[in-house]
Amino acid sequence: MTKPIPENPKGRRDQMRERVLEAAEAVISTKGLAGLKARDISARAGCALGAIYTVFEDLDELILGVNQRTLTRLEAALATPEGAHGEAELQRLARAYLGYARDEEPRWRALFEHRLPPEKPLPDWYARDRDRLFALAEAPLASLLPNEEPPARKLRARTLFSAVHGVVLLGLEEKFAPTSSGTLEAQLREFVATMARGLREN
Amino acid sequence: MTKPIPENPKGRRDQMRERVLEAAEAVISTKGLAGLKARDISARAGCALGAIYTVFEDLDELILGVNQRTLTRLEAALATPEGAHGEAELQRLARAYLGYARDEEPRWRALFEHRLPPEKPLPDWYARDRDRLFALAEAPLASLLPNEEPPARKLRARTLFSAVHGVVLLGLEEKFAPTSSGTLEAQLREFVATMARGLREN
DNA sequence: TGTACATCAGTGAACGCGCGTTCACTGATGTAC
DNA sequence: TGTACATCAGTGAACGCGCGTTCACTGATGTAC
Repeated sequence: MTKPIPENPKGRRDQMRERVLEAAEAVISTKGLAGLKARDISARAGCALGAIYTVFEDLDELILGVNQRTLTRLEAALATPEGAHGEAELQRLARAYLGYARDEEPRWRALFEHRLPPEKPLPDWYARDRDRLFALAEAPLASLLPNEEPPARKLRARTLFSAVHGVVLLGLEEKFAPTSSGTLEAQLREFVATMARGLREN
Repeated sequence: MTKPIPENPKGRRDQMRERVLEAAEAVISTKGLAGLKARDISARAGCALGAIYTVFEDLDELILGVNQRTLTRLEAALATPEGAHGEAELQRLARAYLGYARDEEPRWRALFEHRLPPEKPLPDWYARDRDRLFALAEAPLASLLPNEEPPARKLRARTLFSAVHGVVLLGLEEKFAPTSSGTLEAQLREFVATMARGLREN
């Protein structure tokens, strides 16, 4: 017969890299970033400990890879439907952000918990993906404030993102008494509504 | 002559505890929470490694002690002047929060970075101090929304605190290009102004 | 088709270090007589 | 005031473990003839 395995299936090396990446994702999803250990990764990936270092420089680079994928997924989860705009769209974005953070809490936290040692700068490809996330509120803001200049709008989108992030972050911190699950959503809705009102009455 | 050293100067044990606490604070201020090591603390405090464990259960308890003091200082830094109220006071609070976070960044970050192992619950005395911080916006909000019920106001104050925290947190993350120092303050001012407008037009 | 050789992805035992915590001991302080 | 003894805060060497990273090796794959 002919070749039983498709030839050059992305290259052996790329396959290995993929498996390691997926294993690391699984570990982070289960135990959080602080629980990520090289030995767990290799066990999950079904390879030797050393194999990790044939496809990634070190664990930091691997974590950046995982976080990049998280950024992509988060962006997909927040994708704006055709024609959506204005306050309703800001509400949907905020709600979807909370939803993703809840559903994928450890993976989402890893995005903000991971710190590179100061001698390694954040790679450009990573910074670009992250900034795209921060910019998601720009379009809906444009329909609320049509006369605002793009640079000012960029900054405003970033601020709004940060504020929503703060509400979600501290809101999820205590899954116990104070803020019950439903309340957090109400809190967020009320918060975005207030912001939108304040922006319209500008 | 009489006693050269004042008698029972808070008790030897308390003095030791104090020295360890201060040493830990100094280390956190310098190297951040992640850089806090038992050996550094004892070196700074001028005592043996084991002495730490005669006055604190373990490093987690020590960190809680440091964080409690940070909460107290932060609260002092945010103290509301007599008669202050309304939007101006919210502006002052937000500005002061940013100021403290900037001036004492590692110590401030430790407040949110530290996680207890899940089997140890957060002590009540700590939770109380932390909640007092979260509640600082209640009074100024009361003059903006005089008819709101206290429980709803409590929640709103917490949300507003979280939002400001988010703006400061992500704003300080990149001390480099995007958000220059001055811009962050402008961002925050504009943000609080928008919120206040939205609240008034309720 | 078969043989010899080169390459190199992948292996996993071992290295080396950092670090929280313990515990047998010591020496200063206090008490009893 | 002096002596013997008890207490206990404080000591620091040692324990024990976890963990990232390395590197001499192996065996599968590819190439040359």
